[in-house]
Parts: sequence; structure tokens; C-alpha cells
Amino acid sequence: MSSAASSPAPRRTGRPRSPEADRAILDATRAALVELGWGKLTMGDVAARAGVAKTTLYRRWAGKSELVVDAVAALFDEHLELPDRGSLQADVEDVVLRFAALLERPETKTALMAVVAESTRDGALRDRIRSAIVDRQKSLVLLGRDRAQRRGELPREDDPAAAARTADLIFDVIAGAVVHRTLVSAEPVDPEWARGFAALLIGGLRGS
Amino acid sequence: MSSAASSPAPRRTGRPRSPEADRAILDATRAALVELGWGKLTMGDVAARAGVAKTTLYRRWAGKSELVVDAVAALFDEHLELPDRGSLQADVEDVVLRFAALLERPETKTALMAVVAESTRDGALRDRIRSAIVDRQKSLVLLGRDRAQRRGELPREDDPAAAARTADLIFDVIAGAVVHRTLVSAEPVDPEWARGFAALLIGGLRGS
DNA sequence: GGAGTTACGCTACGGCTCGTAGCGTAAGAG
DNA sequence: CTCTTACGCTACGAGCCGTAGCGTAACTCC
Repeated sequence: MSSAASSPAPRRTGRPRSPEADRAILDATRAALVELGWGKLTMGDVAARAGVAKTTLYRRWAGKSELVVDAVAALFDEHLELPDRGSLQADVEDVVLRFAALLERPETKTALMAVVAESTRDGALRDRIRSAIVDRQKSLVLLGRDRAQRRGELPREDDPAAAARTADLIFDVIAGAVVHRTLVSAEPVDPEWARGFAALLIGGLRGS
Repeated sequence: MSSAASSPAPRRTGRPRSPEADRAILDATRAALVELGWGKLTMGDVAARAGVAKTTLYRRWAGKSELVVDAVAALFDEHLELPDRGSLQADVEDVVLRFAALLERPETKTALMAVVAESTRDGALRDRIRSAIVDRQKSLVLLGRDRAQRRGELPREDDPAAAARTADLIFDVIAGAVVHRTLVSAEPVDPEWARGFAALLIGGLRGS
């Protein structure tokens, strides 16, 4: 689903695109992000690392932003999951630490904000980020809420519209706080911070 | 303080730098951000807009990132303040809406995330962002907390280290949530959202 | 008022990246 | 075996970068 060229009509004739090239390019992109960062990463460099012609990159991705989104999205697919830790507090701490661990990687740290910045002027890019990365994160929030409701830790909401608004709010609070702590304040998200944050969030959810 | 070249030794001899040029350059930078966005903004273009030689820009700023930080910081200086609204809830709503209004401007929307992304690989740039923008925001949080404590809405904390940790947490939660809502979720921060967010935050602060 | 010092505008430049075009070749489908 | 598409390679014009060099402007100190 996070594959490079979202092929609505998977061409039935002609030479098929090489899956090895796809993997090599995405791997090379992540390696280049680690070594060079977003700013100095160039399409030509990625092509050379992947052992692939530059034109092959442009056949699959429109530009640097799209390529990097897919390269980073693969990491989110791999590492974002949410086992049941038994309580809402533990689940929140867990998702916070997982997300933070992802953000502290040099590949994502330098890339994620950059593509979000680009997306403010490019609706297609924003949609790509949303479906490849953001929606996956949000589903964890929804999962955690359902579990907490089943445990009786959170009240069930009757109005679906209000429930959606609350879920959006919680998502922005969790993801935003972790991103801000990591990238702007440049302080580590350690278990202690996660504990304090989860306590703050859950206290607010009960109080309202 | 947000002036261009932080001149520790304000040269006492020779021709002084033109303050008009400073202003023209920063104005031109903001205009270029609005029209072109971070990605397509170039030093040469800014110089042309400002009616200034390109070399003049490079005498003051090391590059695009530093220039844009100063151009955006001026906006924060102008628009970030926090009048006493009489209650913690109202103060939080107010600062959220002010910060969001700044972020929804096309200049800041496209620039802020970009320079933060760059700063992950450039410590000097991170320091510049911190002193020019972030610390100013944080002081509003500290101000709001002091007011709330004076009103008796929040308990006074004895341990200064713990108090600092709490303030940092609150700052990351507020700023992070607003940024994430605006730039990632791309949804408006309206009074209703601000009310819900403030209620969540304050509920959590009381609960702990 | 002259000497010294720094800023400014202008031009020009090598170097890099971009994104594309054109071509011959490789790999599948029918 | 033909058709179609992907691939590697080369080459290219265009644009931006950041700097050097020069003559001129503005201000300070003597």
C-alpha cells in the first residue's frame, strides 16, 4: 500500500517495473537522509546510491518530496503498532515512546518536518502524507480509545460527530506534543516524560 | 533583539549598515514567502525585491534559513502577547488562538516547519530559532501559569526543577497541538477547538 | 579636511542540481 | 516473433548558489 507508484491500472503489457529497483531506491533514500539530511539530498545522489539511472526515479516519483514520503512511510509501517498493555495510561505511554523512537531516527527527524512544510503549498503531497503516514498514526489513537472504553476507563460517546472531534483533538495533542518535544525543544522523550504526559492527557479526558 | 546581524561588537568605524536595507530585505522575504513559499524562495529573488544587491544579503545572513528565521521572528514579536483574560481557561484559549492565527499566515505556515527541519542538522540554526521564536512563546506559558497560581487556579510548586519540567511539558503540549492541528491535520483552530483543548489541558493539570 | 575603514552596488564566474529528451537495449505479454 | 513498456546512458538548457573583484559611498578618528 505504501508502494511507490500507486498503479491504478497495473499495466498488463510491456516490461514490468523492477521491484528490486523500488527497494534499492527507497533504501538509498533513507541512507542519503541519514548522511546528508533533507536539505542536501539530491535525486542524482539517490540514483547513484541505488545503482539506478536518474530517469528511473523520475518515472516513479514526481520529485524529492514524494520520494521521501514513501521512504519514510515504510518505516512507519514497520514500527508503528500498539499491543495491549492493559491500561489506558500504559497504552498512551507506549504509543508516545514508539512514535518518539521513530522521530529520533535521523532519517525521519530531518525528513518529516520538511515534507510537511512542502505540503502546505501542495495539496496532492498533503494527501499522500495523510494516507501514507498520518492516518496510520491516527488509527492507533482510535484503537487505544476503543480499548479504554471496553475497559471502562473512558465513557462511551453517543454522538459520533462529537466522538470524532474528540479523537481528532487527542490525536493532535499526542502527535503534536511528541513532535514538538523532539524537534523544536530538542529534548528526549524518555519514559519519565511519557508518564507525565500520559497522566496529563488522561486526567484531562476524565475531567471533561 | 531580533535584528539581523547580532553584532556583539557594533563596529565603531567605517560606513554603518543601512537599517533601511534591513527592513527592505525582511519585508521582501515575507512577501516572497507569501508568493513563492519556502521551497521556491531564492536569495537572488529576495535581493531583487528589496532593491538590494545579492552580496548585501550574504553580508548579513549566512543563508536562506537564517534570513527566514529573522523575517518570521519579527511577526512573532509583533503579534504574540497575552493580556489577562481573568481565568486560566480564557488565557489558554487566547494564547492558542493567537498562536494559531500566526501559523495560518502564509508566510509562517510555509516557513516555520522548513527551518525547524533544517535545524535538526544545524545547531546554530536551532539556537537562533530558540532565542528568536521559541523562548518568546514559552514566556507566555510561564506568564499564564504565574497568573493562574496567583488566582489560586493552580497550586504553587515548591520544587523548582519539577516546576520547570511541568512548564516544559505544558509548552510542548500547547504549541505542539496547535502546530499539528494547523499544519499536519490542516484543520482550522477555531474558538470551539480552543475551548475543547483548553478544557482538556486544564482538566489534566488539576487532576495531577 | 584628509586618512582609514567598512558597506554597498554591480558584474562575472565555476559549480551544482534540476528535469527532460533521445537513443539503443532488456524483459515481459500475446 | 512482435508489441509494448522499463531501463541505462548521455547530453543538454536552465536556474540557483555563493564568492571574487572592483569602484563608489558613508561614517569615524585624527
